[in-house]
Amino acid sequence: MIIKSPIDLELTQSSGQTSQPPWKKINDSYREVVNVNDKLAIFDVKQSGDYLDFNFTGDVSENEAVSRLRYIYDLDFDLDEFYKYLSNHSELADMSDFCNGLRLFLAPDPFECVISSICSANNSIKRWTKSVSDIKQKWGDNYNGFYTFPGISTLQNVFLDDEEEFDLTNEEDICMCKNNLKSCGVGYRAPYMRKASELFTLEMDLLEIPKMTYEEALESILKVPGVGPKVADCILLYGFNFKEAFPSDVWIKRIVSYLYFDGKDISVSKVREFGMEEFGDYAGYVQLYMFHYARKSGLMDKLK
DNA sequence: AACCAGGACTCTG
DNA sequence: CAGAGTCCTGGT
Repeated sequence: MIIKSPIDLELTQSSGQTSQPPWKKINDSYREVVNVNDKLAIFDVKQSGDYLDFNFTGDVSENEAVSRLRYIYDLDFDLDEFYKYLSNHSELADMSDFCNGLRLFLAPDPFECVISSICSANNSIKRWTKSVSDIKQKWGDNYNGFYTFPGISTLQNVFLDDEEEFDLTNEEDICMCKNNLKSCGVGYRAPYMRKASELFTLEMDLLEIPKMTYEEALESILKVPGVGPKVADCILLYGFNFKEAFPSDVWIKRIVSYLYFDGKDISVSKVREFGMEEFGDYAGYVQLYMFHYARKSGLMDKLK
C-alpha cells in the first residue's frame, strides 16, 4: 500500500542515525524484522515517487503495522512546515535543497538504540553499523532470515572477549572463540555494553523514559556506562523521539561555529545550549539536516 | 610503519 | 571545574 507522506527513503536510510543499522536492501526495497506489539513482522518499504510503498508479513493487523511504520519513519512530522522554517532563516535556507525528504529513523527497540549508540561513540558509521549487525547475528533470534536485536538478559550474560570465553567454556583453541563482544569489533566499549545491560535489569526501566520530560530523561540516560552528553542526546532523539535534543559533537560544533559565530571556536557544550535555545522543538531535525547538508554541500571538507 | 579520527572516562592540578 | 591522557580499530 502507498503511505502518503513525503520522504526520501534512501537518504533517511543512509543518514547514519544511531537508532539502528540501515535495513537490508533487496532490489529497491528495504526490509527488516520489526517487533509490533510483541509480535514479529517483516516490514518491506520502497520508494514510490515521493511516498512509501509498504508491505508486511506476520501475524499483525494492518492498523498496527502501519502505525508502527509511521512511528519509525516519523511520517507524521510536517516536513513542509519545517522547510518553511528553514527558508525563513538565512543560515539554514540552503539545507532543504540538499536534504529534501530526510526524516528521523526512529528506533523500534530502545535497548538496541542504547547499545548501538554506545557503540557509535568515538567510532565511524561504517564500523558501528557492522558491530551492531554482528551482535544481532550472534545473539538475536533468526526470524525468516532476519535477526532481531538480542534481549537485555541475553547481552548481560555475553562474554566480553576471547580470553573470557576461553576460560569459561571447554573450547580447546582460543582462536575458535568468536562468541564474544570484542569479536564484533566494539573494542573497549564491550564492558560498557554489558554493564549497561546489567543496569537495565537491575535499576533502570527504559519503558519509563518516554513518560519523562527531556531533562529528566537526559539525567537518567547519562547514568548509563559509556554514555556521555553527545550519545545521550542521540539516544533521546533517535531512540525516544525527543525532538528538542541537539546532539553536539566536533562536526556540529564546526558547522554551527561557521554558520553562526564567524568561525570562532566554541565549546561543544555551548553549541548544544545554543542549538536548543535557538531551534526549540526543531533542534533535532536541524542537527540532522546540518550534518547532511555539510556532508553533501562540501562544507565538511572545507571545515576539516 | 607511524599516526590520526572519533567521545567517554579517569586522573590530575 | 578545566585540561590531558587513554581506550580500540580501521583508515591513511
